[in-house]
Amino acid sequence: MATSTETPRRYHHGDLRTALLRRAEDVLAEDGADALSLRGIARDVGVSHAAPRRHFPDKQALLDALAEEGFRRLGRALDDGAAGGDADPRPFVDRLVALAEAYVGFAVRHAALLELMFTNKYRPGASPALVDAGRRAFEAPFALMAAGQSAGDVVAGDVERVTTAGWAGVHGLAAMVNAGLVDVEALPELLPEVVERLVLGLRPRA
Amino acid sequence: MATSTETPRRYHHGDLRTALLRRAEDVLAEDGADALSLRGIARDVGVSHAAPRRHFPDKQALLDALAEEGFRRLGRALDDGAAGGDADPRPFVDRLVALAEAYVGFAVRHAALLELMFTNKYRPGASPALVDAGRRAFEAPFALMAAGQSAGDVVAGDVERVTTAGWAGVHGLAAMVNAGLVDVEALPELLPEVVERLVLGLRPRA
DNA sequence: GCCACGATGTTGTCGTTGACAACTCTGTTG
DNA sequence: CAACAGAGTTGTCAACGACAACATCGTGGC
Repeated sequence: MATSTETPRRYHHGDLRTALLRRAEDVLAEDGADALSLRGIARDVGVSHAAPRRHFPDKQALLDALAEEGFRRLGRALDDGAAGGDADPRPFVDRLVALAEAYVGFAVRHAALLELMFTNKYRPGASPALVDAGRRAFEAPFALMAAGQSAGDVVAGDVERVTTAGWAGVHGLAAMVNAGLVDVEALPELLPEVVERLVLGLRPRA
Repeated sequence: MATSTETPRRYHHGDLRTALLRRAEDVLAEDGADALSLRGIARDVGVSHAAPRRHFPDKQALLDALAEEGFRRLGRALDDGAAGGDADPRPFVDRLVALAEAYVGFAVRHAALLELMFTNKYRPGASPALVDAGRRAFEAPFALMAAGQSAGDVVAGDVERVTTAGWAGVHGLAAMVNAGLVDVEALPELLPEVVERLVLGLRPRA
């Protein structure tokens, strides 16, 4: 498995760092974080057990790199879900549903990765790059909520607090799915309901 | 650390299983799940490295036992938060706030344990006892939501679905706190807001 | 042209861990 | 009081992460 394109084994791999990350991500997705060993992915990639050390000083560094890449991809997924940004013509609810779908979809497709992302981002001593990637990933939800406030769809107040209060439902749904508390099959029905009730709750008092 | 009450070392420990669980829980709370090793807790408890095997066939069995005990305690915490059950005289919102506080409080006090609980409960092949403990733990939220429906505070419909949609916000808030996305300091202000908006969202259409 | 040096991989080793086997201690039961 | 079963012990193995010392490659300065 994951035998790299069988170039006849040059001494220098060419792009070992990337190959390691790719294989690590596969292992993560297939067998979970506990099954991820540096020696294992080194074997899979066809390289000696100490080779990864040149690219990742320790295992944590590789996990951080995985998490950082994950946040960048999550950010792109959310940006795509947000589509046109403030110019998006759809009504607020639909835009939030799209964003929530993007988020929960990512969570379902990359369950183990998402867990790793969150357990490593705010670990004391996380690299600035990782923390920054995590911050950027969530720009779309904040922007959408701010737009919702401007348009009068969302109660006024500190954007950070309102977004957090609102996003908790989406994050919670994703977490519950990944924990097995919610069946993936139920999502198409449940997600719009969660978002709808969320929007009702966020509406300014009439 | 955790030198058991210095009985002069009998050959038979007396209640090794309990001692191991206690020490394991301390390690979990202090240093996280990754720092938890069977040999380590055996050392701490003053017993040989293979002794735990008599009580837990493998590491997973100990983790399962920890999770199961955690669910029982979470269940008690939620039951306490729900107080009088259907006879509780407080208005629906206040009862839900109390329940949410109990949940988030547990999550904050036992962050690592809660994570372990969720990552182990629905793992394929989890013991029936563990799954059952997990199910029982959440009886109070379901009961409260059902009561809310009877009283007309909550929109009608499948209790399971409505509860899930509603509880997602609470679970998400807890998850965000444990992930570091939300500062614990902000909770006293944020939690009632989340619950309030949740209740607004769950109200039957007027 | 070439060679010296730095980047990249390799082999070898250490301490720790989880799992397992074989042995020993102990107190209860018949 | 002897046998037995439950509870703990020592010993061992393979895998892992970390580290050190060594090997190989390719590129830039001369």
